[in-house]
Amino acid sequence: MPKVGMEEVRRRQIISATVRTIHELGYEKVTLGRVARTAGVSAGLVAHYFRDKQGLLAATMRHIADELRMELSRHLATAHGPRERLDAILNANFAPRCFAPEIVSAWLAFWGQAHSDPKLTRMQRLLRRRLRSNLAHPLRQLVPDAEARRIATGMSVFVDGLSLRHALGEEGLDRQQAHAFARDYLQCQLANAPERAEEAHDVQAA
Amino acid sequence: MPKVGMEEVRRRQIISATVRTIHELGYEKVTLGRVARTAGVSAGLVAHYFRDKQGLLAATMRHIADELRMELSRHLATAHGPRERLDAILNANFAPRCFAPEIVSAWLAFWGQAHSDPKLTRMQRLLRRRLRSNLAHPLRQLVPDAEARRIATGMSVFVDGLSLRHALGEEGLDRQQAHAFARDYLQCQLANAPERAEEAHDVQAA
Amino acid sequence: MPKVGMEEVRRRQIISATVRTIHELGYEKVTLGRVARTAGVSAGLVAHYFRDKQGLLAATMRHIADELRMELSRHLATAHGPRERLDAILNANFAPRCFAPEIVSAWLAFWGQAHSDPKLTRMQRLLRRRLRSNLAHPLRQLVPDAEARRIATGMSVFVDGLSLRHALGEEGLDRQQAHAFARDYLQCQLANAPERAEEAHDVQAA
Amino acid sequence: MPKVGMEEVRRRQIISATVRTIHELGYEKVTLGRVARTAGVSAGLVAHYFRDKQGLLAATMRHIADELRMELSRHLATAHGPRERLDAILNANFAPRCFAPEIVSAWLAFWGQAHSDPKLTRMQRLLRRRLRSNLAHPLRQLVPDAEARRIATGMSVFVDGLSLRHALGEEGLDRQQAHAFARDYLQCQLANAPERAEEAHDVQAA
DNA sequence: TATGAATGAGGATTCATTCAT
DNA sequence: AATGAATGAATCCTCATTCAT
Repeated sequence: MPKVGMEEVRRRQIISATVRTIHELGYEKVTLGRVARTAGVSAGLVAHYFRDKQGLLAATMRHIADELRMELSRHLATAHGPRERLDAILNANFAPRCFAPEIVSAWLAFWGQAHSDPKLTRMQRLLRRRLRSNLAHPLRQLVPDAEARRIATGMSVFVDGLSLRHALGEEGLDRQQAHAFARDYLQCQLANAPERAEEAHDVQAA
Repeated sequence: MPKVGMEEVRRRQIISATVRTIHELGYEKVTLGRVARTAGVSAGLVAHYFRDKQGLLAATMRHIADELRMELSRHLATAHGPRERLDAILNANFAPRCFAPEIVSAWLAFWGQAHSDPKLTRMQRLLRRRLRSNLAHPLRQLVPDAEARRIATGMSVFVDGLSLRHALGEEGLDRQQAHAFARDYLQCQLANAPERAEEAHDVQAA
Repeated sequence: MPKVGMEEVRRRQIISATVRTIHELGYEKVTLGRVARTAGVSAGLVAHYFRDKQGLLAATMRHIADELRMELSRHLATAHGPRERLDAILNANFAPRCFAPEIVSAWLAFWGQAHSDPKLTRMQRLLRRRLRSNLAHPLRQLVPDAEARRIATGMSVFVDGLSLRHALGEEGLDRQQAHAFARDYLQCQLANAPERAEEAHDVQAA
Repeated sequence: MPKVGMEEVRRRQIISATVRTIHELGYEKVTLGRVARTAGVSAGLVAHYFRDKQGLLAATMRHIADELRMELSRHLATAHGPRERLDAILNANFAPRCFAPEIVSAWLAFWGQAHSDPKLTRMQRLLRRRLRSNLAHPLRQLVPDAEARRIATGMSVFVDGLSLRHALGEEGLDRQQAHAFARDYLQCQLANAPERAEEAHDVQAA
């Protein structure tokens, strides 16, 4: 069976098995052996490709983070104007591939591990920053800067809250409902925020 | 030197050590031995009082849930009218004793374990329901039922999101700022919600 | 079975088993499991008392070093004059308890590990220094300082060489023969060395 | 690109890497993987050429034994008379190529393994015998047979002791100093030994 | 000739748990 | 009430080894 170029295939296989294992048994029950069995390979192979349990988990987190980033690019590609961009960001975060039960379970698990693992901490901080700044940018075209920052933070917190509840299997919070809640938050905040200051007016007036 | 009535003291001691251990090392690193050392007792004693690792963790979760409930009673005791009740609920959830870093770390940890442990699942579902119903009740006096339910859910999701971020040590989200975000959410939602329908008013007026 | 105060007993038991295991199977085959089985305890207990494989090995080396030191004290206690002291040192190093096959096997094993383990390196350097200085002291009363140092070094090297060969099971080098070789080395070196310079004689004569 | 005649090149490469690895990490840390990486080839290749870890180690030991033998031939080629032959033997044993730190480290490592591996035991016994007999032969021309045997054994033990200490990195025992110690041993023993029978009689008769 | 994929066994280590005192 | 001794299971990880290409 040893074919050349299996590495990428195996990595995918094993990472996918890891996500499934986290979802089904919970983070603490994730062992190299179980992941290997789920992936249909030997335990040694997992260590061979990821060196470490930590390495495996880090790679897994990186993978789902990458998926999110790619989804985001895809959605942003066709978005024009601030409102469309904001919607695109939400669409990406609540896309089936990113908001799937398995995936949010994994997020939850990784959140719980952030304290112990500095590498995880760093990755997560980065992701949060990126989401916030992605949101803040179009928001600044609609409302004053301070408001934009505040709303961006609130949005990203709310999105995580929705993920958390989804991961916990809350009834009445399936993907679409969660998405609606997020949209509503944005809508509500924009409705209550003061409009953007003068120059914007001038431009529009011109 | 077998002293009588040590049981309660010991339990408190050990639970407190558990919370600290979760906060400092993360859930997966919690072992009976470490908890025991932190509490200054022998490992055997922990088993003696809590039978089990699961038992210890369950008791710990029950403990912080109880603290929250007591805090809530205290705050609700002096609240009059729907707005005051809503504020009281938020005040309880963001009280220093309930929103402390150690405590939110523990919540996060328990969320992560909910999948594996049905007992935890049940306790958490109960807590969420209680918070939502606590919120829904006064809300119903201010806005139509459907809106009240929606806002209650959104609020409780948002509160969890804020806890999560606080546990992750997000800068710019200390206790007071988190509290402010939650208040703002409520404010914003109420401002945008339709008022409670007329007939109701009429009925009350009558 | 859990009696209080077993610690010392167990440590001895396990260390003795370690020495035997090294002798019978060689250093590389020493595993906690094998040592435990030989000692008649569980593998976990070994870890419990010595924390580590390294810890076990270090403790073992310390043990046999201590034995040597005690043997030396015993022999030196009744020795008067430089020649008697020199003989006492050799008698200690070739005493049945210190030059037993098991023990020299262990020495050989530890020599081989010195490179990898700084702690071992340090202990061994200390032991060598002590032997050399123990020898140099009485030698200085018999021959000039430079000679004394040289002979002390040569002796200690030769003793190690004899241990090495004994450990390798060389025929014609049992304990007594090895001892005789060492005595001969000393004798031969002293016979060929210049006597201690005159003034000393004068002083003593005076 | 299967080139012909690579075999010898590869074997040398790999054996050299093995010696270096033993020296740097210690015998127990020698793994096929590490040796392969040091040699700049794949792990599989090592197995291919040496079949086995044991095989690799045996080949390595054979290699350094061969080097010593060749060095010895070279030095003996130009030696005339017993004293010159004795010096030549020492010169060979302390030649830079044979007494290098890497090499003596390897000797030490192999000594430690002799117990476990009968093949190693046999090879080492052979080497010791050869050295002793090489020494005994010229010695017999200088001193009575019993003395010759004794001195030959003592010399070979002393040489090993010096190697051991050199491998342990003893300060004040570099190659030249070790060599001097060995020469001194020989000198000292010869000075104290009775002369060889026949002529000795004549001398005494005179 | 040479590689890289893959396995499986073995060993260190950690822990929950039990039990006698 | 409390301890400390002791076990055994579980898990991570490392490696020698084999095999297809």
